[in-house]
Amino acid sequence: MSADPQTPLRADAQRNRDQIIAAARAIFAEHGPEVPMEEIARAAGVGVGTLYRRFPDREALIRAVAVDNFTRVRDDARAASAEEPTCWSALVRLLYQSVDLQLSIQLAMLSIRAYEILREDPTIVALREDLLTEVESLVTGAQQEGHLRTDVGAGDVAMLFALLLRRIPSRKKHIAEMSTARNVAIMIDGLQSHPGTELPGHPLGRDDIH
Amino acid sequence: MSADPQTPLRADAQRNRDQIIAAARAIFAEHGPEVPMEEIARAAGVGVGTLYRRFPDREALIRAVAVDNFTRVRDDARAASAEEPTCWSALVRLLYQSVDLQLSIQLAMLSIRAYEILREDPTIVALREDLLTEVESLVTGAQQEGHLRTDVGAGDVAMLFALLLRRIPSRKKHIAEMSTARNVAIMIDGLQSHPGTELPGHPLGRDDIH
DNA sequence: ACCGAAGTGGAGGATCTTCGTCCACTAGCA
DNA sequence: TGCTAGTGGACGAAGATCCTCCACTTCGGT
Repeated sequence: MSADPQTPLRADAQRNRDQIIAAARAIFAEHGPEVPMEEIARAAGVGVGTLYRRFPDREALIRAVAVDNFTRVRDDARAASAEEPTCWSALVRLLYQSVDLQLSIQLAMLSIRAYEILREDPTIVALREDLLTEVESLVTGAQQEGHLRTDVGAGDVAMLFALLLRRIPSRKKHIAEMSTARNVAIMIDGLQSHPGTELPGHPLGRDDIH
Repeated sequence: MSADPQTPLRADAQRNRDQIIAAARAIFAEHGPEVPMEEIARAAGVGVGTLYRRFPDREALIRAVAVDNFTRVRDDARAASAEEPTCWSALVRLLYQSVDLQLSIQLAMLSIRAYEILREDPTIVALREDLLTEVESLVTGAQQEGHLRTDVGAGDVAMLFALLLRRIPSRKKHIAEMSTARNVAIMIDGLQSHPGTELPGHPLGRDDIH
């Protein structure tokens, strides 16, 4: 993820570092970037000391996670773009691979704190540009294909998914997950020029949402 | 809102109480039910002392706000149901009157803390039931009319709006608001059997979302 | 106009949360 | 085997938030 600055990390240290980023990714995605450092450390299976040794403060951690994640999503977007037959299907595929996407959006748009931190960092700004360009070309392409309604922009798509992908805190995990999948499907129907996405799961009734 | 328990409040006290609830409603809707009490007091133009005199603790305030708000939404739903020609249009109208709705949903579903508090209170449970019944009958009705896709339930509708109506923190207020309106419209198209809602505002591009 | 009770604001002590350091201990690597 | 990078988590500092308390103000009945 980053070139070795001087001495390459010792094997176990590298492993821990990766675990920290992975844990932070998961937790940031679910609870936003302000969760206590100790919680992240616990989730990563390390002590706080280790976390602070690797990332001198929260900002550094957020930056590292952002770089990791933007890169990941940008690559997903490029892969989808290259492999799918149409822009529309690439867009749909990207939106369904939504967990990573969600974190990017959360970091970039939903948290003012994170946004302030990231806007300064040239690496991240560049990644962000790449990503937006990619999405914009998918959106435009899908519109030219006649699949995507023409009265929306890349910003609308981003906003929608930023909101939709937020997890709902729920005791029943599978309900929450199914609900997200259904929401995305409905959303896609709303974006499509002509609807036709079949919904996964079953219609949620009043008993499902407690 | 509540019958006079013993001595009716003095005029100025009643006014302050109303201001507190109004302020709490606005702030809870925007930032969730965990905001500092002092902030609520400031927004209501009173001191913390006054707030605590009226509502012995945060729970009491949340309960009062919830009663106020559930009642409001239930009445909106009934009014829409009675006045609109179809269940579908009643549903759409209700969804556009979304600010109140959002708070109800936020309190009922998005905050575990609030949910725990409210589930105990019989008044609120009853209100909640009324409201769900109302929404369910709109959903079923709209489906029978052929306007609403039949593979969704009232729970789906609730979930969708719970997510969509969250405000995005943004420097540019009007962008955030327009975005919400657009999202709701797209959403409605996704729910509709056949799309056709015109979107407000203009397509959001990359520059709009900073 | 007066007065007692009801109401008010906000300073401040208690409590809880989170931060980030420090150091005795452990485990890779040569 | 020894040297050093790496580790974990207890701990004091810093800050946030809670809620009480009381000197002062305002309302409203007479």
